[in-house]
Amino acid sequence: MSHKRTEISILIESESERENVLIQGWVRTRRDSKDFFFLELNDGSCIKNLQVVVTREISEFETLKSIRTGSSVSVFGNLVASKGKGQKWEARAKEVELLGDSPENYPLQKKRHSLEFMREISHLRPRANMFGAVFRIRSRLSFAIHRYFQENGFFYVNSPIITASDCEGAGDLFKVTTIDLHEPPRSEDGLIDFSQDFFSQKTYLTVSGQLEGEAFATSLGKIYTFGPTFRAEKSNTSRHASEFWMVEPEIAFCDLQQDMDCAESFVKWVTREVLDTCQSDLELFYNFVDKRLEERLRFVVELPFHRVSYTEAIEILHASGKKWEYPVAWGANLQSEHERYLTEEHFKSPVTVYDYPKEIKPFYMRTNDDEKTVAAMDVLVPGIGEIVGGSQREERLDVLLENMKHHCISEEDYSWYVDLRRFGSVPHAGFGLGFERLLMFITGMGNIRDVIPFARTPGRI
RNA sequence: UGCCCUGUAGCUCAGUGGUAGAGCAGGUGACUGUUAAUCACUUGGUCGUUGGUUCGAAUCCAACCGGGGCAGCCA
Repeated sequence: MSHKRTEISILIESESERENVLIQGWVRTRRDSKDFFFLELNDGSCIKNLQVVVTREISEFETLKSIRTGSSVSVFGNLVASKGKGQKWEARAKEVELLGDSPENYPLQKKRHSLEFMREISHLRPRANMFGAVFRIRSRLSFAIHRYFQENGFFYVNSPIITASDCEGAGDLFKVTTIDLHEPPRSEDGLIDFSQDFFSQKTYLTVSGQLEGEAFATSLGKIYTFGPTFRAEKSNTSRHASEFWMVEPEIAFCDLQQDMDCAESFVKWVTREVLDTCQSDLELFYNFVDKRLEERLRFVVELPFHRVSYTEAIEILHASGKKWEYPVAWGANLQSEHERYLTEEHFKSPVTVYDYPKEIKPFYMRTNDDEKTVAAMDVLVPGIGEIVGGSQREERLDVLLENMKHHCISEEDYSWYVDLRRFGSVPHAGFGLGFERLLMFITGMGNIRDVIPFARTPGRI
């Protein structure tokens, strides 16, 4: 067969009947009659299946009995108006070839499976409707992120994945080494001698591209990074993964207000883009995952996010009359239960909380005039909690050095970062957005492991 | 890391002290258009592992292993 296959996404949308088309895909289900059978074919190009009618007239009819759910097939035939109800088009097969058989123990049956079971077959689950939809949307969302930034004057920077910074203030790191773990070189004091390691020092997988992003924002103006990020915390929750993707824009000549504006317009724009381009995939989530998802996405796109200062948020939590597992007190971190109350019950919308206490935030955040708070902000969304964390960065050399001393961060190790304040320092700001958390929010999927192709979590790879 | 739940057929699950069951999938047959097709018949199990209690354990106990939920840490 020298024909090129036509994707089902194209055939489904066809304006007219078509002769001699080649359709290749995987069988979702088969329905038998005496002299013919129906195949429901999916090729991954869209969530919809194409119904194929195979009649006894075609050669090989008897041998095609072994076509089952999961089999891969090649069908050559005509696209015609369907005689049955439920679909506009169907393919009438002239030739059918079984490419790959699928024995009876094919794990993906034509029924609902638990998400837990699907995680155990992560190599096959993209063939299931829900996961096909998740990963097509994931692709569109990635593209939307690039479009948003590219069309708004940002440059894409590839920050390094291997780094030497061991305390960027964002959790535990995975070590990168070529040292023989059974017989490591040791220095005189008996400790492992990392000067003999590959990079002549300790190195790690990145937990954030922010610091490198700042170097490029203070030269190219507006940049974003979008890449894999690694955290070695043993977090066992539905919204943490050891390897995930993070979007980190960094903007020169920018204060916290503009930073919050950017985060909000970004979340709104990419959400609208997915709404506009992934309608049929989204319908699966509206129907089977979260009945109120569509309403919530429209709401996010159309209405402004609420903005409250940390201090106001504490007052709201005090005034709620709720009993908290963790006490609400100015100066303490907002706990999950507090964030959920703000976004899910009090405001019932995304909320941007800003101006956090200085003591609970990292060294690089800009100290406000009150000396007690920093210009930090978090965007909280219903169902997930924190989706964006950002800040205006401390651009004043003396204040930054003082903060570093306070946080016990060696000036020597970060001399290049401090240089950005020594030479032509400018106010700048940025944020980090968890890509998978945004994808969870948009699809309504409740577990981060179900929106990552092959999820890595503590104790499981 | 802490607390809690869970493990029975390829999948979803019932069986809570007397020796293993259903639906779907698979197989065989029926049906001229089905839509998770339907109908009839049918194959299929070291009940997570190891040890213990008992005349007898899927069921009770212990340890271990796997899975999940919530919390902390964060994106």
